[in-house]
Amino acid sequence: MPADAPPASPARDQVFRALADGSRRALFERLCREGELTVARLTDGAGISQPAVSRHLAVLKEGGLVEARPAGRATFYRARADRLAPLDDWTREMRATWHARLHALDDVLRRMDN
Amino acid sequence: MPADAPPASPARDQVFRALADGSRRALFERLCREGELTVARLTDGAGISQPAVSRHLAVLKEGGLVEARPAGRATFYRARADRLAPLDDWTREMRATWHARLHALDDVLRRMDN
DNA sequence: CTCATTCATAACTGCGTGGTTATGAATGAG
DNA sequence: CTCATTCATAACCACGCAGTTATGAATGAG
Repeated sequence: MPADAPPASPARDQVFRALADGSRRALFERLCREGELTVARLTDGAGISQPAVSRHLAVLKEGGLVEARPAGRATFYRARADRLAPLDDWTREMRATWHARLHALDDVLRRMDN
Repeated sequence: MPADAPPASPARDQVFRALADGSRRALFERLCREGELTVARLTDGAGISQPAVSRHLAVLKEGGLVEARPAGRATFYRARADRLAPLDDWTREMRATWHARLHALDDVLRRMDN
């Protein structure tokens, strides 16, 4: 019998969704590499407008992947790479069940009768 | 100086995109747990129409996360959980640079002058 | 006080995409 | 041979979303 399916947590959904976009991943990468950066600084490197950057950062923040630190008229953003855990957990679980299945007996039996 | 940004491989893009959708992840999960399944079988469990399932499987296949094995009028799909590697690689790299940054001296200096 | 800078939000646009139904090709069953 | 099943594809629709420009609030500089 197959194990229960995982609850499909909304937290995981948000993380996957946040990282689905390349521009968002690029922003996250820069924050991981260069530490805290203001929106203006991030906008310089990215090839998109400042409002686009702001909205991407908002999505990342909703996913918990980024934190904002307002300082005067500037706002510094920093990455929270530790919040990538849901992603790791999911892949680990997928690989685990998949690998278990590869060695399972009934899988062999299932293959035998096409 | 910051390390070079990764090349943003299209392969990684496809994997992230494929897993961005919840229905797609659910299909992949079932294939990991239950092994090879036909489209009809997959359609039963999912809450969506058969064409929708077929197209999701096509996206997963483009990302290399799934393989098709035609058998008569049926087509069996199986997961390739090992193809989740690009995802792991990326998260590992992000965490690595992020963690390195947390311990870097100039990060501390940067924080000192807001 | 005045002006420039920084950022977020609103309003809009175009496109990608996830869903549907309809259809047809391929194939096994009877 | 005929009919049912399985699947993929086409055509269509609605919505979400990534991008833009415009705008305004907040704040530091002079």
